[in-house]
Amino acid sequence: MSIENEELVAFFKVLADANRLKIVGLLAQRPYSGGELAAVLGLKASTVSHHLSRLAQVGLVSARAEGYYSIYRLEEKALQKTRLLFSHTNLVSVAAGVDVDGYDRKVIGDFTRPDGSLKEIPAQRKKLEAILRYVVRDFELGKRYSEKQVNEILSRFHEDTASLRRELVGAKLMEREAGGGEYWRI
Amino acid sequence: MSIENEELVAFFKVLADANRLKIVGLLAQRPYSGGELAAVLGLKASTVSHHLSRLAQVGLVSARAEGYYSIYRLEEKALQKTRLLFSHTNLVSVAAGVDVDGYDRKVIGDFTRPDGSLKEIPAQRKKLEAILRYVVRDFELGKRYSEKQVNEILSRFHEDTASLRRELVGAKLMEREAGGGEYWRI
DNA sequence: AAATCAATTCGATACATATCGAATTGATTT
DNA sequence: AAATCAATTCGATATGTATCGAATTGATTT
Repeated sequence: MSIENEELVAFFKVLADANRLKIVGLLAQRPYSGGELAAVLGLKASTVSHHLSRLAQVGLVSARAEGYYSIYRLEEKALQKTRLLFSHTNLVSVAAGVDVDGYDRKVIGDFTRPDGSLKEIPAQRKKLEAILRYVVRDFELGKRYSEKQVNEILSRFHEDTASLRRELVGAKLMEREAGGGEYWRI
Repeated sequence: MSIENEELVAFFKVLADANRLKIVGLLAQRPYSGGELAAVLGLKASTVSHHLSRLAQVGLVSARAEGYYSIYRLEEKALQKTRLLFSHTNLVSVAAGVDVDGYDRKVIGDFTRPDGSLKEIPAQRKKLEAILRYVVRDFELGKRYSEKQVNEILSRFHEDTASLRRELVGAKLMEREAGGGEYWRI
């Protein structure tokens, strides 16, 4: 579905050259032989051959043999594919292979000891939130905890359980019953 | 009007990198700080800064200062410009600055002596046509010539005036009066 | 004022590639 | 069969740039 990431990079790499763009522009008007393109662009035949080869690799141009000439033409099919290149869904899919939890993992690595406990509670908002997401994983979803139970679990991470508890609620990762006693994970 | 050639090359150059594409994909979902992007992509901050700078150069992303963070976001305006990137008229305009007569000039250089006369008459069709376009320029548009006058002009280029005359008519660069005598340039 | 933090800049390095000339290939013409 | 021609391939060179670490900048916090 849509266009593979590597394929997309290759596509842009091919277009990211002034002379190849000119070739595309010329072929948009009529087919050309390699020699004609070389003369028109002021390049050597070997250079043009290289460019045409790269354009062909991504399917932008195709060649037809005619005598000892090669006549190149633009591939309309490849151009149609470009219509949706910059649509939102396609852009999002570009980031699909990315490890989106990398930031949390880095922060967790910085602030935890080998046994998983916290060296300290981060003062910075973003880092604190990453740590809170880390801590909250020890609470089961759908289960209710008394304040005492909450503190016991939090004490595995840091002695300042009151702060952790308050921040977890503030960050909307846990919720507290209106009346008083019980907590649960959101 | 439309998009300048150099600007277009710069645009593709910027997109022609896997990590920059990923950044675009991530920013398509929400704004990120440089540090977050570095962590998510597994790159150093300096590298990400470099990429963001290049993306900003072509207007694809913009930065907003927040504390000592820089929050980057995708520029929707730049994305809209891409809608017509691959339209026929835009592609043709890419070749606008190109010297389309380069081929003729090359052939003419190959087949003429310093005084402008022909070393020989090309046997190959394409080259012959280029030479004929060169020769026919010595005839005025709208003026009628007798066969004798035609031969006199052609003799400046080559002794085989009969061949040149016949080819000029065959290539539809000149026309001959049905009855017989006179020629004119088309 | 000093320490901290993210971002940026700078210099160095490693890798990719545009371009050319020379040699080769495949086809056509003589 | 030999000569000619366009195209392609190959090797070398020069340029561009992605990446990193170190140093610097600008802002915030202590």
